Amino acid sequence: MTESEKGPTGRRRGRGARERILSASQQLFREQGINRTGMNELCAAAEVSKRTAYQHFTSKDEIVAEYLRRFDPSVLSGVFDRTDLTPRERLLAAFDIPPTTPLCPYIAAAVELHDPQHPASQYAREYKKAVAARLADTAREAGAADPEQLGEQLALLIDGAAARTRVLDADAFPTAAAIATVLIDNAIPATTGDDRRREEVSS
Amino acid sequence: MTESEKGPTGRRRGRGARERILSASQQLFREQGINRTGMNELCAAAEVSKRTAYQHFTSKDEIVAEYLRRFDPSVLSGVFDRTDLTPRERLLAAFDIPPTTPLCPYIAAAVELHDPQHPASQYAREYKKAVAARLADTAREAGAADPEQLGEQLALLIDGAAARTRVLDADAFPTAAAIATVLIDNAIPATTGDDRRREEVSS
DNA sequence: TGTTATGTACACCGATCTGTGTGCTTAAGG
DNA sequence: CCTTAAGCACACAGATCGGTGTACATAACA
Repeated sequence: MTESEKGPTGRRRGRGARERILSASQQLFREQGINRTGMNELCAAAEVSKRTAYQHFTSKDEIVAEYLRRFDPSVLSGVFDRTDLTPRERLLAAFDIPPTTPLCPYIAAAVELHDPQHPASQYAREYKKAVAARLADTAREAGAADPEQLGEQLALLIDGAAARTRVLDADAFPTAAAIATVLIDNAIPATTGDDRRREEVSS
Repeated sequence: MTESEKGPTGRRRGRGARERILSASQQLFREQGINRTGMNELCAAAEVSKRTAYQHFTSKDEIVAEYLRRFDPSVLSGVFDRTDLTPRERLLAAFDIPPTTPLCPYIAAAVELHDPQHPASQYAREYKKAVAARLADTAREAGAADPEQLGEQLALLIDGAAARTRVLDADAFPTAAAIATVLIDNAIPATTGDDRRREEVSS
């Protein structure tokens, strides 16, 4: 017990204030939205005094940007590293994220902040491009005719499923997965180097 | 000149206050977002006193709901009535809305209001369902094997294009249209009753 | 023991927001 | 002319927001 517990009365010393703030923001910003979560509420949830919060971050905007950067896209990033799946299966696995979040936080941030110049909006843009790029890489690996195009198409399907899930309050990812299957089958001619079913070319 | 001009000094009498408020909301809510547009600003743009505004609407939420209801989806609704196009062409024409709005206002409202019970959120849900239904009708008309599914898929593509356009700040509708083409070609077997190319079944 | 970070508790500032209260002005209709 | 409806200008209430100032408490280190 070097430190890391907390003083008998005040001043908690576990994981530092930064971590608790960002951790609380993960929950509150996603549950209630960014604009509807005030700093008082955020600090209370993080069990951190507001004064301390503003010694770690210069503004709420900075917290928002860092919140997006720290958002763990474990589902997506994990998909691309699964060596137990064929490239084709990896592309499809990106749609197996049923009960995750009310809405992709990158889209939500872009809409809520409403300023393309906001650091968080810029990061959202970068992230979305990165996802499309990784999808394109995997598509190339799977032998797609036009990997860039397929990557962009699959990325659009993911965003469409996220947006539609939010508006309709019903899971739209199965529909997106169905479209993805069609696109992948169409873009990867059975002749090309996908790992299985290389001989049974048609039907 | 019965009325409809305006008094020499005060009190404008053209189209009534309601119309001007809703008209201004169309511009401001879409350009700046709902939450970032205050009632003072809205009333100033509508050239209506705030007092008058609150005699026509009980709250801003009511204005928001009515704004969504009055939003003219001329592009989409117009598409379905174009008898000069084949059903198949009508399905594709739904993606020819390049330089319209920064983001589908229905998605934006659902995200900004962040309350599925809000009247505007409920209407957004209804509208999105209605669009999918009309797409399904058209798909059925075009002879699709599973019209409901194709309608839902195309609706997802539209939402995906809208969301992605907003986040990336680049038009994603061409990509969506490309996917739509594939889906439609896949769902409507050339043997079925599409109006042209009925004989040249393959190649 | 004393110093220095680090944190807390809490009041507070200024801005902005939705919504009202009040008194005045104008147009329409008899 | 007088009444009634509609609107305007403007101040203001009450709440919330992001962010600060201040005084005090604790832990680590010298």
